[in-house]
Amino acid sequence: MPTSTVENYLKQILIVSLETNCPEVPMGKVAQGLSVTSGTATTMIKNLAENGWLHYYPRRGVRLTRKGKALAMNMLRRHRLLETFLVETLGLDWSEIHQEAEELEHAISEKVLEKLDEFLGRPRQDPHGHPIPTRGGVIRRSSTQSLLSCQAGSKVTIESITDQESDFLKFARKKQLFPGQVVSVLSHEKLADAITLQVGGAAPFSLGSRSSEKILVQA
Amino acid sequence: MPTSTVENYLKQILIVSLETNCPEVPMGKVAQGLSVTSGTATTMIKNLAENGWLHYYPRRGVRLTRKGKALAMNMLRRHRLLETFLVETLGLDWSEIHQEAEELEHAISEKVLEKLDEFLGRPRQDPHGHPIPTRGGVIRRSSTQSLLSCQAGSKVTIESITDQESDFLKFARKKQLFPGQVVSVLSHEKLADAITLQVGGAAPFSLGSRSSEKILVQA
DNA sequence: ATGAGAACTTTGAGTAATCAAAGTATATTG
DNA sequence: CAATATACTTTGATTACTCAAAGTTCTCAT
Repeated sequence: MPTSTVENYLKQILIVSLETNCPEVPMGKVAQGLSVTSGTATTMIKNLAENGWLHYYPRRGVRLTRKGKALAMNMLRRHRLLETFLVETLGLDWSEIHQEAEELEHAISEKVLEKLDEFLGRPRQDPHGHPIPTRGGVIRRSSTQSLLSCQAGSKVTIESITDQESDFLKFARKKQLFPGQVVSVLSHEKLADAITLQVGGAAPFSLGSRSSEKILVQA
Repeated sequence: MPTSTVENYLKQILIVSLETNCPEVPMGKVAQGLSVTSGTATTMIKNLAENGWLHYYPRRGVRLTRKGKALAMNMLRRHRLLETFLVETLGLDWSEIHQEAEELEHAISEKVLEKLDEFLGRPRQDPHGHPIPTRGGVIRRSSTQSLLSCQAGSKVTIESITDQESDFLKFARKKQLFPGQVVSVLSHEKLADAITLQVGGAAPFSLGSRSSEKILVQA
């Protein structure tokens, strides 16, 4: 049985490799994503490599093995199903669910997870719009387009919000930026680093590149 | 923040003190209940005492402080609400839920717990018939009568099953021994250590003292 | 009251995870 | 190419548990 620390390391590596579209993840990203010092990450990674969870290429990075990827996918499944449950069934706010699921995902058994999936009607995505891996570890590919890559005049549908920060999520909801919403890009000033949007009939407002990058969209 | 080990020790002490109706719990019961060696228990208990969770009387036993009892009650609340959820909402079998809840109880936050309680309609007891402590840590007193203390000819209602063993619970359900059921005591042979019962219209059967002790009843 | 056994405590050692700080390799840049 | 900065690794120590085995105290029966 892997410890929850092992589960966290593997999940983090998978998330980065999905985000960057590259299976090899540098040590820095691992340490940063888990909020541990780089030395701690090195020690732990060597350990994970010895146990067959991943390949370790010193001073280059890390790559999940088949076994490691399977466990990491399973963690993502747990996390996202739990987030869905917390919002859909218990009515928690989507800005609070990430931390809650982060704890519960290590405690829930495969059996309970399956019952939960069934109870929720086998949802395909979580409240942030992220795809939920199947039991077999298959996951829908996310959009590669963010609001940042949209031209002025275009009209796009929000697919997902790739930030778990409570404050950002609260802001996003207030501005009606959540999965499924249709957004008009009124202007995109590359030099000013600003995008002006309109959602529904609400007043237009602007986002910087840091924020608009976090919102994945489809044409 | 107490670790989940701390939570387990305190919960175990509370359970024993409720079972024995005595606030002072001997070290042996602590070690046994947690499946650790007696040396481990001693070390850990000294640690808990230093942190104000309990009073430690060397070679005599242990007694929860107000603070320790509050946390332990809260753990019992978590455990029993989770068990209720697993049976009522997800449809797990009552013989499997104890272990599941044992893990989840350390991962669920106060906020999620309250939402869960509300979702379940603020249940008063779990699927085994055990009372669920309130948020304030108040708990209904359990029956002091078990099937073992019943005389031949009496007719009693099952209040709870005080054993979490999967096999025993499966057996109990097959024999229709669960909370709320009415049982007729056909005979009680003290010397033979056997009680013969009838539940509803089913065929009578016998239980030894070990088993009948585990079934708490009301007249 | 004494000696055997039960119940408990102490001691020494191990595991999993962490950090701070010192050390090393690689990349960048003048 | 040398100097520096960045990214990574190593080392030594710490925390929170755990066990096995040796040591201590208490109880109770003869």
